[in-house]
Amino acid sequence: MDNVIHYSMKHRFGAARHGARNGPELDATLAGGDLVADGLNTPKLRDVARIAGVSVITASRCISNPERVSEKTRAKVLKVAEELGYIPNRLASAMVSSRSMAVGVVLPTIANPIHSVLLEALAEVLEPFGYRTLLGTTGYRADKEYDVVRTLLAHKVDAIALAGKAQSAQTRKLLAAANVPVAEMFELYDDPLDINVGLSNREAGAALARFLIARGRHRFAFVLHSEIDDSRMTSRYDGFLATATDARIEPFHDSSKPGLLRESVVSAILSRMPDVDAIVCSGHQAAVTAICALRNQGIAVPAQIAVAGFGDSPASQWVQPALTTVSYPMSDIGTKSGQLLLARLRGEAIDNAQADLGFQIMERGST
Amino acid sequence: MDNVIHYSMKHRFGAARHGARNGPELDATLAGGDLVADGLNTPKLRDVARIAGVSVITASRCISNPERVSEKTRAKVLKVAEELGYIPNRLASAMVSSRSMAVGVVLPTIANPIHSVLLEALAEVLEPFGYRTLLGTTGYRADKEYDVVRTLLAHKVDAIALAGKAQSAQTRKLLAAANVPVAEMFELYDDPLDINVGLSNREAGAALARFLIARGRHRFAFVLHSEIDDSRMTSRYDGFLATATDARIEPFHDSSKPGLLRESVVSAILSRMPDVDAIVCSGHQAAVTAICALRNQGIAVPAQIAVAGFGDSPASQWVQPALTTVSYPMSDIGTKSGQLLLARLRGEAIDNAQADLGFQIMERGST
DNA sequence: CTGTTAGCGCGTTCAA
DNA sequence: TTGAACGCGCTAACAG
Repeated sequence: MDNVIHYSMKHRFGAARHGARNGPELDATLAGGDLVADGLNTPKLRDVARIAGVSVITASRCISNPERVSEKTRAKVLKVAEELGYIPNRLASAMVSSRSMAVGVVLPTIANPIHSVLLEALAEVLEPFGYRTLLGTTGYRADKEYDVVRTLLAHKVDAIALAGKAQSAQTRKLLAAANVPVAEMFELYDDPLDINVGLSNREAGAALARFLIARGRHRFAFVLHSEIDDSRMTSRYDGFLATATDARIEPFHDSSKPGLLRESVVSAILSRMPDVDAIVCSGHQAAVTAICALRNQGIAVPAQIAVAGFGDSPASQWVQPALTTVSYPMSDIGTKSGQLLLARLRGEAIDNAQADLGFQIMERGST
Repeated sequence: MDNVIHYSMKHRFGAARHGARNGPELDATLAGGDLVADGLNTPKLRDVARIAGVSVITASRCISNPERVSEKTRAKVLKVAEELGYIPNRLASAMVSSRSMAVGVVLPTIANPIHSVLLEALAEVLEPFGYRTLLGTTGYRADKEYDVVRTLLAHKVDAIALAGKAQSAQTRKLLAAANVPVAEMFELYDDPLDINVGLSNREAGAALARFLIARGRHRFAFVLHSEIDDSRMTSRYDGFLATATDARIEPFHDSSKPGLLRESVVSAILSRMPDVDAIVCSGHQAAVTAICALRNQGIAVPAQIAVAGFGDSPASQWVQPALTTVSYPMSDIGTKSGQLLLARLRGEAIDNAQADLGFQIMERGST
């Protein structure tokens, strides 16, 4: 148990402030020549144009197509825009140009470092081209997935990237009808909707089975997470099962917060399978917590029981012994997916919409 | 060193597919009575209205203000909308109503669990009220902060929540002019822009100093991160310094990837300060890696050197010995900030725009 | 190189 | 309870 010491300053009282939006209309007459924006309204392009003495469309071009305007007017317009603190309204430009310059990203959760790495890599590729990412999280639930995709489409995203596949038929239909490029990331599928970048979790499961068997293990407890609906998890298990045919494999289901592992599951393993010589966790953080739980029970890792997991993060090296894991190239997956989506968005041909980026087994102390 | 074993399946070749957007216009005549949407164009509200035999505005009301429409027409319109797979265009509705139903969230990074927890809590409060969160990350850089806020404003977010304060005067000016509710989260400030929910990192530093001194430590190495611009970090240091006046405190600067800690910094501490009896890290993950580094060098924690950090996560319990940290109520901060922002968005009065949610010292094995 | 016209899809503001 | 007109802010398409 943690020894907790609680601190809190007294509440400080701040003045209540109101953010009144949409004050009185800007006077639309051409009367005012002032360079200062109206206090309550953000300046529009027409204000910039009026003050700079050009038409609205010319002002627009100075910002979006600078090369199609004379250097002189461009300088003048940009100066006025700067002075007014003009910020283009992306909603308006998206409406008329049918390009929102936003890409929707659907993740189960961002609490898992695997997904945050994926998102950051994807965003890094897209941002230089002016695309923003719009995040939606599903909590591993297929019904929420539908809502999230729908909402993203309502915001007129130009493309959608999903970690995992679009699970429900409903969602797949939505995406097909939406007529936007789609990238399914992380796992490889036989029937991708469009772009598909990742690796075979089934192969990963098989590889880990071979790896452990080669090290003399043959009585496996395989921990799955029962409360999440994740095909990647079951693929790993299937691959493991299909490969370790001569070994004894027992599945155990955890139902704690996704990613972690209840200590009781470890107890269940030890009592139901006293001669277990390896624990394999479908989740990464679950494997880390398994090591801690075994340590707490005084069981030698890996001497008595080996532990391995899928997915890698710095935490693998924090536990003792360090965790052997199947490491996924999440950053590369994000980058590659972003590149393929950009190609689609530019209308370029793609000769290979599916890419296998493989995986690595990081052999560490726990095996 | 890790022993790495690399696997990759052969690339599988998928057919190239094109997502052609904006095909030929929907036939605007009233001729077609078909209930099936045109293959290439997403149905608009006017399509729903036409097929249901009502005006556009009535169709609109069936979706946004169901109670202002007769039950019969509502049922009819909703049925048609469902059949067509109609998805409202949020961009259009945002334009005309000046409410985008989106809240911008500015974080240094989502790789740090502290921030992902904050985001998830915030989103959970806002979503039931129809608000989406639009994420922007700054990488702890003030110049990027300005760009991110500007972009969010360009997307007409209805409110903005920032982890930390708006650092640059430029950004603060932008936010003040934007006339939207703003929440500065995590740290408490004397001059918040508007809503401010968090705790005093200065107090947290002071409390940790008192805590360690009470346990007999008095020669401190305080690790700061030199490549990030984070006032929370320096506040902790200031508070520590101001409290441990009788102790010896030496600052050490790390320049690795934010969050982690280079092993060389630990070596530097040991050589420059051989009698050090406690290492305090401004970052959470840095403290975890410090424990690992000391372990690798065969130094007893906490017997010889104690270690403590700011910010908590499951990883604190994964290292051995478990890490003593100052734990922040990030989830509560997100929840409270969301509630206050909702009040502002509804135009309700707020009698206390600043809230101190305190912190806890989690005493574990490392001290 | 610059301007005019038209309209993106929807909700507000009126009137019926 | 329903509808007509209008405009949100901006850019595509054409004209000058």
